[in-house]
Amino acid sequence: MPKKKPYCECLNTVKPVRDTLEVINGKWKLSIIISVGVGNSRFTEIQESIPGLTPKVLSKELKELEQHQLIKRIITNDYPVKISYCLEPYADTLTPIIYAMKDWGLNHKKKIFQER
Amino acid sequence: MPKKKPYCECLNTVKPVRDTLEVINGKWKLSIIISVGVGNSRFTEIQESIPGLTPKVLSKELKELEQHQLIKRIITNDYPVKISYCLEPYADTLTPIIYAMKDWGLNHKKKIFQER
DNA sequence: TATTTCGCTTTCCTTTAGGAAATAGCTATA
DNA sequence: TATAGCTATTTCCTAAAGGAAAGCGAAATA
Repeated sequence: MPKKKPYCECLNTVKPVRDTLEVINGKWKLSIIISVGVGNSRFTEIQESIPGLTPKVLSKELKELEQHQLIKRIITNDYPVKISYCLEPYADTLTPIIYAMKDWGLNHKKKIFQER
Repeated sequence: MPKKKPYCECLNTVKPVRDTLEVINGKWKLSIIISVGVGNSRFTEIQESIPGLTPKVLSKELKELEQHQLIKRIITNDYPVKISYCLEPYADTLTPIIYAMKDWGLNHKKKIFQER
């Protein structure tokens, strides 16, 4: 008879969740995707739409989101050159996560409020 | 005619998403909830079920999850005293987020694999 | 011509997350 | 009695995230 109960396997769920977290981790990535998704396409627009977001952080996050093929950087070669950002189709696959998190956050606020 | 197009409002989504992130942020919290959810209830079991998780971090995260009423710490006063952890009912509300992230992670792996 | 705006980049700094290792108090087992 | 296991805690450290502020080149505006 074995002394120790072996732990329950959970890696089949833990691993993919962690893979996801590696892409959308941090304080800002989802917010940026949401902002671009609702129509903000210029650097300054995105920055202004998200309180507290500094240009340095926005610049860095946009690059990472580009690398993950979630956001596209578009340079129009007309005169004058303009830079804009839009969502890649792949970003749409994040919609269920974003909605689940939005719903949870709204419900959580309500819960916190009731407890006071 | 105004020169500047005003940015699009996105705070109605951005804010609750950020509220959610404040609760489940970091590398480990969701993994710990998953692990406890599948039946790991002892400190060491949880730790062993999640590769790379150190006792210090587990200890800290468990406290935070307790404060957010997602995990319950149970002390059995029998002899010998045992400590175990289980999910609070409130943790079940995270299920949609966890499944959405699991699905996304699995799909993302597939996508990355195809591209190589 | 001077000033402002845009889309960043750079520098500097602080805070936080997280890892490694040792340890402690208790119980269990040999 | 000695050793091992459980549930952490503590200390020390590094790396990464993130914030504040300045600046820069090109273009637009006054």
